[in-house]
Amino acid sequence: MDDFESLRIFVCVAEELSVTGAARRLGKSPSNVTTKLQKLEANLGAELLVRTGKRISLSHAGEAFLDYAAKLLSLRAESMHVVSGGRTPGTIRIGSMEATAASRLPDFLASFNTAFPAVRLELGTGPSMKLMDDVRSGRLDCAFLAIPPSFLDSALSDRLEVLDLVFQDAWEESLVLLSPRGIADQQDSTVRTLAAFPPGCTYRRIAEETLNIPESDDWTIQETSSYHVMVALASTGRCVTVLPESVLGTMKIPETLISTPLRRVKTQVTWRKGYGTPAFDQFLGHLSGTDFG
Amino acid sequence: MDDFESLRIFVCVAEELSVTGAARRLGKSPSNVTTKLQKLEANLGAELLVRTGKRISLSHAGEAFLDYAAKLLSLRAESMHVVSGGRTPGTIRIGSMEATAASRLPDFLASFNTAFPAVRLELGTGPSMKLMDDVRSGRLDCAFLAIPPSFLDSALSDRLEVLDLVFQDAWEESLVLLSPRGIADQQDSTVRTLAAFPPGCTYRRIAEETLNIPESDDWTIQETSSYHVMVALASTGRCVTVLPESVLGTMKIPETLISTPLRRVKTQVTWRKGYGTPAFDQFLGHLSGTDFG
DNA sequence: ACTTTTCATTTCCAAATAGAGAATATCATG
DNA sequence: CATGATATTCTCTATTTGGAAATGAAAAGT
Repeated sequence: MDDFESLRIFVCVAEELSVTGAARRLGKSPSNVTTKLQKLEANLGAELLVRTGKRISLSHAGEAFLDYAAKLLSLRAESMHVVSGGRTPGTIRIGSMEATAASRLPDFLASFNTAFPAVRLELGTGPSMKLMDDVRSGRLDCAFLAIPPSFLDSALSDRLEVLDLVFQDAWEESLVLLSPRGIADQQDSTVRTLAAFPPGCTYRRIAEETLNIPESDDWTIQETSSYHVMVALASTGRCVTVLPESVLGTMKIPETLISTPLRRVKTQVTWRKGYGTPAFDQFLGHLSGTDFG
Repeated sequence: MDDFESLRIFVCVAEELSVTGAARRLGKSPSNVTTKLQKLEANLGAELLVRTGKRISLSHAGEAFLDYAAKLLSLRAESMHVVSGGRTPGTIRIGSMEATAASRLPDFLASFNTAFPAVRLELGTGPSMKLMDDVRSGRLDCAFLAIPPSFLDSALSDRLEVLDLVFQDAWEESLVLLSPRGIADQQDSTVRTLAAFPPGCTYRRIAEETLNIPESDDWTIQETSSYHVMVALASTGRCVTVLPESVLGTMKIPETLISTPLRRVKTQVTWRKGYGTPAFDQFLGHLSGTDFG
């Protein structure tokens, strides 16, 4: 492998799965892209791409190398950003729970962006546990997540120190139970289905604990992929669901549904101990200076 | 920053603190080195080196960038090694306790090296806790260390799972107390000085626990930097010391010293979960196939 | 079945870049 | 003050890069 340009080209081709597409996106001629790819493969002594006719796809080695290439590129960008003291544009890769991305982040990120237009923001969502993992491994720079209260009681509060992660309280969410009208008393409800995100979601976990779902086996869980689906399912009257009040505020809720407060849960930001690029410091500063009511 | 060649040059210059020296080591002309450095600095928009007269030293930014450069280079080497399926030469960065490096590793590494001459080995020593940290952060690929038994009893056995590290038993060391002759009973010894490595060393910790040093404050600890010094100090009759029997076997011990068994301690190898380059797989295989009696 | 379009690759040429050597400037040292 | 060591600048050549057009080959359209 020779230079970073080749890596950028390869990553681009791998994303587009097209030489011409990548060439267009990079403002280069296709011939250039082809040649660079060939040289890269020659230097690595391995086929990165499988050419079947005129379509291309990633080989096994290509998949593996794509990981490395992405890591190398982001590490280089970070190094340039840090060394230049922030003059070079920085990127912040943010992870967040679905709920946070839906309710709190849009405004906040917009405000941060106007304050620091030079900083590029990348946002992805996932369950809290995966977020923590992604921050630890460096795939994310920071994440907004919630630690299940049951974890905090247990020995995990101890464990968190050992993760090399720093946690900082951001704000509190008020978790509410959304149920079809006429079922005020949750425990006695005849509805025994919970619509929730896949396992790993902290709010789902809290919902399960509060409703004693693990112990009683007459509950079924309907897994969904978005809050809109969750509300839609609840609207049918066949299930209840749990979500933060702030998310509720961003949606139109049918009259047939009523919400009852469940409990409050802290949202925290986490990042690797010692991680501090100029861009990220600005981000944290902006976060502290923002009031989330 | 442009290509990896510039990084290699910069790292080399930073190590030699000399342009001509680096040029010689890299088989390049000094002019080439100078030009590359200047271009690198121009691209980064920061001074990496401080030129005071004809001597050069690293600037603050240079120090920071050196870290990144080293990381980028080793990541590139790893990617090439992995992608080529092991045909490209691989490197294994091994960390180990002082004791292991002195007794078990020389033979083992030699035997591994003859079996797999293509794999480059790097070895550094440090206290167990630092080793764990270095493996986690990727500065090391694996480490030979000992977990204090008191940790295993406590909640830490739990914690270890969460570190994303894999642990594997390698062998057991027999820890012995080395004391001046005539002080068979350790507890009643008039000698109240322990020669040991700085804090962080597991064997020191075990020694402290066994001798009840934390509780009784009439002990003093003499910190040393090598087993030879430890034995030399004990030879004077003024202190006792604790070390593995296997280390003892590599040294000439004066007649005035006697050793009494203390306890057995497991040595473990650890590496990041999911880390597996061809070279490292061979290393682990060779380790499993070796008998350490 | 034949043409057209789309795409990757190859060829060719001009421009940029890298790299060695000689010359220069600058600082230590005897 | 001269000498030797060292970084840098300059200059010239070999190599590499990268785009335009040509080629070939596979889908898509008729």
